[in-house]
Amino acid sequence: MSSGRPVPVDQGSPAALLDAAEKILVEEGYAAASSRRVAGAAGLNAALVYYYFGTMDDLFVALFRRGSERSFQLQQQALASDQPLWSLWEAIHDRTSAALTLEFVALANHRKAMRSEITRSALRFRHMQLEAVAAVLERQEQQPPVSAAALVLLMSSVSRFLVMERDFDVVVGHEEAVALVEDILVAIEGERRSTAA
Amino acid sequence: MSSGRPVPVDQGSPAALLDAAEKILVEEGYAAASSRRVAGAAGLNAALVYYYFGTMDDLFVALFRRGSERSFQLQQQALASDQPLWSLWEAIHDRTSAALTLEFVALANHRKAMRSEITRSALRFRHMQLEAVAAVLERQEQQPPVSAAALVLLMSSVSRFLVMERDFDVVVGHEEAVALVEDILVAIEGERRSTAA
DNA sequence: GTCTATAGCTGGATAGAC
DNA sequence: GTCTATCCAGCTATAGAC
Repeated sequence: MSSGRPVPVDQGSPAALLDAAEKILVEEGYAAASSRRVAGAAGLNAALVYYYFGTMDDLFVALFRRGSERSFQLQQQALASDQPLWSLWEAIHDRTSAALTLEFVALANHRKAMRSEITRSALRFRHMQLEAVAAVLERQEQQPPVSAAALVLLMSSVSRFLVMERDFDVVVGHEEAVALVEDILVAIEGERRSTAA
Repeated sequence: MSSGRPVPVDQGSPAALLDAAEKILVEEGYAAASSRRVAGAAGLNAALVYYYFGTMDDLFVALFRRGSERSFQLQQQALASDQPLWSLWEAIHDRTSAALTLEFVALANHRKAMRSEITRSALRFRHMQLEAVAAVLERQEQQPPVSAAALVLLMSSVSRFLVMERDFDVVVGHEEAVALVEDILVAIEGERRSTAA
């Protein structure tokens, strides 16, 4: 159920700063992710933030890119499994990733450099998902109940929304919504086989 | 298509401060909504924020409550129309409201007073929606294709997700996702009749 | 009810020693 | 590559004049 995000390996100060920033972003929001707090959490001096990244904006962009790249790899693996839809459905439930994305979206509201980054990344993910899901549907014998685009958006929307609400302890109707999506997955891909990695 | 949010009427300084805060929150994010910026935008002195609201946190909570109450009234009206599902579907597309909610969710990450406010409000909306949609489905002659809970979550999830993505100019697959939802609405409630209010 | 003035803090960012 | 020291801007919040 929990994230497949790997434990951060020590790769020097820049990586340590990114790790610390990510943790603070998820746990306390971007307003808490100041250069002093981030550096302190990494056991380093605040000036190093500017030495390595130039500005705080640049650090946020670098962090977004790193996380985006990681998630992209994970999705690629998921879509290459023997049950691409079920694996995708599982992958997009990652709560850390969802929380991070939310912070970046909020950041983009007044850090304009983030906007284009998010757009580019979202399109990249969308196209990868569309391609893979379309391939699955084409392999179907009977007519699939939904288009690839509708299914991808349905899965993404419901997943994001439920993860966000769950964070606020709001879960009314979630079971039924999950069942709605998973009934479609079963109809296309059959029952989910064990994915306890 | 655009919001039904009424033009702010002058109701004295507290309302003017809330109006200004709301505008800044939507357009620039909560990091820009400082007491000076808010008061300045309202043509007032920053000290008045503290005179009327006590702290900035209290101002944000007051703003959330005001917006939540407004939206609640609008949804009640929507659900009382002759096509409750279509009206609800239209009401939840409000972009200003979606943007505001996003900021409040981000704020809740380090302003703990916001968390319980959001939870309470979300549950209130959910229960109102569930009750109304269940009533619609019970009136159906043939077996409805989805449960009330699944339908409510489906509409909310897709709407929120599409509005958010659209803000980043990401619209790939949106038409198909909208069609998926609206096909269900048609099956239950028939074609949408004019709602050009 | 509205303003000025100000205390006290925290932030981004840079210069320069080591 | 890492640190200390520092500048300056902006923030929350309060005291007190009007």
